[in-house]
Amino acid sequence: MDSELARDRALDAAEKLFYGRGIQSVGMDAIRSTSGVSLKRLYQLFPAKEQLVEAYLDRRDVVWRQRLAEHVDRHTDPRERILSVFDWLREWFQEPDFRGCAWINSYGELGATSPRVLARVRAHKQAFKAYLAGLVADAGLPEPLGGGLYLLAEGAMVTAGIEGTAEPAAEAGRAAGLLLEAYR
Amino acid sequence: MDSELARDRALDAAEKLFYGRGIQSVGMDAIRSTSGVSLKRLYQLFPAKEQLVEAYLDRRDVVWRQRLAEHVDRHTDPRERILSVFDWLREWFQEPDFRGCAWINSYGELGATSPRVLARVRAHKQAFKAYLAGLVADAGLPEPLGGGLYLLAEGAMVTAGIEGTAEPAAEAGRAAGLLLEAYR
DNA sequence: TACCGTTGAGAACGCTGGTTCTCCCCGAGG
DNA sequence: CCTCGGGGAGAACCAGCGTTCTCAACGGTA
Repeated sequence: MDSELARDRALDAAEKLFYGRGIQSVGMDAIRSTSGVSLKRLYQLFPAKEQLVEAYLDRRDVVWRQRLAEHVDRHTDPRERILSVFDWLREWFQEPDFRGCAWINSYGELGATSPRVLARVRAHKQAFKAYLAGLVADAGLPEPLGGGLYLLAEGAMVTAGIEGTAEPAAEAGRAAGLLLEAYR
Repeated sequence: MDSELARDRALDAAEKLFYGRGIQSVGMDAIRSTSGVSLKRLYQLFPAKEQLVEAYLDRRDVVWRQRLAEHVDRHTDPRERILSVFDWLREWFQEPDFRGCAWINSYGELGATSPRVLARVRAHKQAFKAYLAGLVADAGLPEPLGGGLYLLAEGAMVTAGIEGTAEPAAEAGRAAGLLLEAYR
């Protein structure tokens, strides 16, 4: 198995386990047995657990934002593009192993103790907020709308995780529609 | 020191440390040295760490909702009562050791591994949502508004924690005002 | 075939932390 | 004054886990 593949397998396992059970409650041994990558290899690829955590967050950030953008790009009408964000959230929330937002969860676990994780959480949320702001600007709508949409989306992620239902996406979408009207 | 006082001291320490640093990264020894309550006493009062965690969440839940209600009760106009929730959030976010919502953070840390913690998180959020629903009903406004306000508040809590600013409260308040108009 | 670097399996190490135990002090009651 | 039960300080115990090490197998090369 070459290094590239081993790295992918390790990150796949890290994502599944860290996201599903939390970071601190997953040991490197669990990463090994799930990934099939030996401890020695793991420590060659990631000199410490924290670096595996960072790589997990980094890769998930890229994939997550790409999936969102792909969904939004299926729409051309600027207003629809904005609302499609909430459709995509619903799809995400409905995935069988959905357990809330990985970054919000990581913040809860490590925000106070790991500056590097905190920085990644902030960067991810910043990027998401900027993306929404872009959609709002493309629609020729006033800037403050972006902030409201962002808060609705964050609230929906948190609530869907805690309650274990996808319903908050629809609720947030309805509220977002009203905000759109209000700002028009 | 009688049992009542020892219990209060222990819970004070637990709240300060669990909230400030996360639950898993605080050991019982830190609770002991911060509270001044001996380990033996601690284990008499709370047979295991998890029960201290639960007691911490329970007490904080009561205090948190009471403080919110007291602030809201300074207003009589039903519409102002709703919006005052977001004022209170701003006050809370501005407290020097604010570090996000204790329940959202606990969910991120233990939601996947501790059913008892998860139940408390759900109960707390349920209660907050019901409180907002009550304010909405008192104002004679339609029920779905409550859900939107709730999501805005949750988004504000998360974002204020991650970004370390109180600004999200004002943003959520503005959006809430627009929702109120929209639903009127 | 002999050599050598790499790898995997898993033991070993060291530390942390939850929980329990030991030992000593002290104050109440006889 | 003696006894005794409760409490405090902190050592001890034990399990988990991040990290490193040992050792044997293996594949490529002359």
